[in-house]
Amino acid sequence: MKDASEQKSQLRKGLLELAVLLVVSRGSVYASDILKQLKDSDLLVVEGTLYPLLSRLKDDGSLGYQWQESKSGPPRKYYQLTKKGESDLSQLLQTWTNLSQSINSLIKITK
Amino acid sequence: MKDASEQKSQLRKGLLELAVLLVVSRGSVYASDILKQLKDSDLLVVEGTLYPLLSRLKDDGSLGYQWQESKSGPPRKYYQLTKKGESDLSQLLQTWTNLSQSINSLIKITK
DNA sequence: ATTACTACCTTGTATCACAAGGTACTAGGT
DNA sequence: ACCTAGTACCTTGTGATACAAGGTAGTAAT
Repeated sequence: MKDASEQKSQLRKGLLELAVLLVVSRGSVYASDILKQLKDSDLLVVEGTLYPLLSRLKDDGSLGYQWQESKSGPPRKYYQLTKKGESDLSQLLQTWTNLSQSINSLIKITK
Repeated sequence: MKDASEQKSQLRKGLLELAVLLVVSRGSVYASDILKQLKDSDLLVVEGTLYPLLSRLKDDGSLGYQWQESKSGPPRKYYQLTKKGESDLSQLLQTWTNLSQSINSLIKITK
């Protein structure tokens, strides 16, 4: 283990998909909105991570999008959850709950 | 997203190091002990994942070990936390707590 | 036409979980 | 002495993915 930031990065792996689906589930958003909301939740993500992830979720059929013009720059891609995305999110939430409880039970025994 | 097992695997990435350190922190154990305890906590890990992880933790100075003979087979490597390992674990626990709260706060807002 | 800002995307690298396969020690039966 | 079964350790190869760095292109104001 080298330092705190690497540690955080490792622990975060795999959670980003859940976090992004949660953000999108609140309403139509484009990439910068997502980055901002994740930052507000202390789940910092960078562009190089987010864009490929959004593409994967779109290819999987979990997300859809429409282009929308902006008054202050180039057009934006606004994403929404599809039916499949809603179902995926609900499964991920279940998985998250189980995993979280597993870790917390290990912590309790340790204490 | 393809299926539930892949989903689970993705979400679990990065948590295994924390889980293993937690198990070892309870006392001297060898690989099969760790596998069994993680299985009991529904955090299934396979040998091909655990052995490289133990080697990494040893190389990082977080774990130490001694060989110990067994009456029922080849000798075993018993692992313990080093001082550094204890410090790493405590940092990881802090990171876990923060991350967990971040995700849970996103969930609450969504609901 | 240059600069600044915004927004989308790609490439290359390092890391890691896992499947599959391999080595080696002990014990018990033949 | 020779198998077979059980246990325990480890390595190799593959696919996935978070991230840094760099690239393209639209709008708007000087």
